[in-house]
Amino acid sequence: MLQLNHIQNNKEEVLARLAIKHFDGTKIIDDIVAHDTDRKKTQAELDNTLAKLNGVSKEIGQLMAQKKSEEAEAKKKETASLKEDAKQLEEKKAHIEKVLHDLLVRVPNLPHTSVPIGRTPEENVVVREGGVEPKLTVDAKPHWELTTQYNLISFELGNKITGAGFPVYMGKGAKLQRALISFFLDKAIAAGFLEIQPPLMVNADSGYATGQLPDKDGQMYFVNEDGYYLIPTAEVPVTNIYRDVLLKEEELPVKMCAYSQCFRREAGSYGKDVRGLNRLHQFDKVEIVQLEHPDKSYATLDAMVSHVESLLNALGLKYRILRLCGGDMSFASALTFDFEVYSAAQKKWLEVSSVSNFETFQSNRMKLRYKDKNGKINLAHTLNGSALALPRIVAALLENNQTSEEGIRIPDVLRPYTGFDWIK
RNA sequence: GGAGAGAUGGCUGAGCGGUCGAUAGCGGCGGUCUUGAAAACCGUUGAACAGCAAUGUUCCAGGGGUUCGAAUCCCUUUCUCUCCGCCA
Repeated sequence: MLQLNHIQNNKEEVLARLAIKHFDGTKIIDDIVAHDTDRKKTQAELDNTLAKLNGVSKEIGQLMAQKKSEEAEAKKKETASLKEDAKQLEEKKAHIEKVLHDLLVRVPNLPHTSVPIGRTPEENVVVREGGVEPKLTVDAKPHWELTTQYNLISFELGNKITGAGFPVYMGKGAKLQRALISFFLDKAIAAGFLEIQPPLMVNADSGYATGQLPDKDGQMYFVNEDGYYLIPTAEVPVTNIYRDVLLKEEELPVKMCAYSQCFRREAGSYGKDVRGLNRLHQFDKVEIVQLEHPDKSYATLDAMVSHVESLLNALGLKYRILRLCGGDMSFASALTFDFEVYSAAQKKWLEVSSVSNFETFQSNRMKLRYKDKNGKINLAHTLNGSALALPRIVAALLENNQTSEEGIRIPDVLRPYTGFDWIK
């Protein structure tokens, strides 16, 4: 959520920046400014009315203490119209605030100045590439054939038990999942992140705080009975640990990591893009989250990118890092780097991580603040990134490490976790 | 699930219809003293909104009500604790 003062003072700049995200804010920003002005005016009127009311009440109290009950009774009559005024102003203010909030919550975050102009994923800018493309034999198979051949994952069983996009992992397939989760968590912990095991369902307040609501309402699974949402990412519960928290400056940065299952409805997708592990409704992910001082958040973003990069290097995957263009960025992000790994058998890039700085967009929604050395209270910056999402990593590992004779090779760094070197 | 008790500032804990945004202790910050530190002593110390400021308004778990006036009374929701029951 953008800060009202910033919108009021920098209207033209806000509109220009929103345009980079291909969001036409002309009408909504005007609306917001008008409502905010109205809000202030109404608040002032209400304050004045209440001040008068408080004054009279105090006088009555003093008169009572002096046993001048007749005068006190006379004063009581004065309050009637003031109370009526206050009530109406109260209602007016509540209404304006609700409208204002509903407007504000629909405006995306402003993109950072370094965000490339562009509308589609093709216009994202490649920052750098790493790793080596494997040389596969001509009979190399896509992962959805390998998972069947080696009995690692059953998409059919998941379909039977639940529906499409809910695979069943078995044997070495299941063990590989656990190995990757442990490996990613251990790396994050070694990098100073505190491990968190969060709830997998959150309430609406949490959804609003990190920006999934109202923007992504309908993309999340919703539990009617209790009004809970299944989390689309651990970012939501983990960041919300600090909702309504006032930190001391020296407590920053706060570094947390979490493994969780993630649930996404992703309605409307189809075709070979969603084949096999390419897109699922339930998947595993290790997420890293940081709360940071505004002066340091972009350096921290770089450090998080480096962390993710080190994971891909350790796994020996060919990857590239993209700076997302305005049109491809998420609602809440100010700057996002995506990581893609190259799937040699599918001959395509698969997104495996998204690392973002949200600046004050989330912290403003969730009142996450810190008190600086001078006692001034400021909003903290929030950042997060996948480190990493499992399914496409598994897809790339299976495809890129397959051999015709010996089976599928497990990367060295995972072997202590899997307990086996090959899938045969 | 049954019975009872409770929720107050960073923490502990008073206040139970009027001048209470709230006594006190601890903690924090500043100072005196000290070569330095501790102790002692003095001062200071919640948040939001509007305003250049003075100041005003709001907040004593959340929501609603009674009253001229609510931290204090009533209703309600949530949560916590104690005892009993059940349970991976």
